Amino acid sequence: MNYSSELLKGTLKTIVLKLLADNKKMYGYEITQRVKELTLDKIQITEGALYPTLHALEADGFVTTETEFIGKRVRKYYSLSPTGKTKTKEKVSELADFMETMKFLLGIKTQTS
Amino acid sequence: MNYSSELLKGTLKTIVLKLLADNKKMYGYEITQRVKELTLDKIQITEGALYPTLHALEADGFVTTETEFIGKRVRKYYSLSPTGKTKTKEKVSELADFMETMKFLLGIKTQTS
DNA sequence: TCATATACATTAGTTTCTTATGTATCTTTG
DNA sequence: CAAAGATACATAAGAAACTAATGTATATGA
Repeated sequence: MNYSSELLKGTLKTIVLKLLADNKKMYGYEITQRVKELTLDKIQITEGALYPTLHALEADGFVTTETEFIGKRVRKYYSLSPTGKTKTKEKVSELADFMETMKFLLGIKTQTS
Repeated sequence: MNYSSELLKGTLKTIVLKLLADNKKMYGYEITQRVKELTLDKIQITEGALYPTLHALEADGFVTTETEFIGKRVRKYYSLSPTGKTKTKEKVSELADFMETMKFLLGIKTQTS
């Protein structure tokens, strides 16, 4: 099972920022694999969605990049900037709040984890 | 405060279906007001989003309509069809599952490098 | 009476995806 | 050792699902 695609819309940026907050630096492909693992294949980030998002985060100054070579193959690492860290907290708490509102609206019982 | 607009994307259909499941029949404008009330203005459904959604639900056979006149002004009530009721349960539980996954994903804490 | 609320609807434009394609390197396996 | 699959970047065309604006019309309260 994986979710109908429209649900993911709007959450991708938040997911990426949060992963970077937890891991200091990650590269694009790693992010797709990490999300796949962590969600047991329920959420699969496509490259066509991820790379433009990473570029946008960089353009907005929320992440910085450094390039590394693994043999002859390039790998581009992304790290949060100070404003990126602030932005992450904002986005995560906004999403948390939104989910609480949705749970209330839909009468959903929260799982006790 | 209200949420950045991209968060709502993909949840509107589910919200509408759930309200109809709880209220037997509702009309469009009533739905926008109910959501506004229930969420303390945090979620405001625009008419440009709602009406096309209602029309799509009708075209898919998930809702039926009946028109009523209040004075000279028309009011179009929407009710769930049997398949609409099934669809509602599916959409609500999918969203609930998705939110649990997101909660886990955003609460994770891996070791820092 | 006139601004605001109620109630429907459509359209142009934007954002944010998906799907497809492209390039190149590295690794595993029959 | 060739070929398939995995790793790793990227872009582009098109679709989906909104927002914001606009339109029409009736009802109501200050």
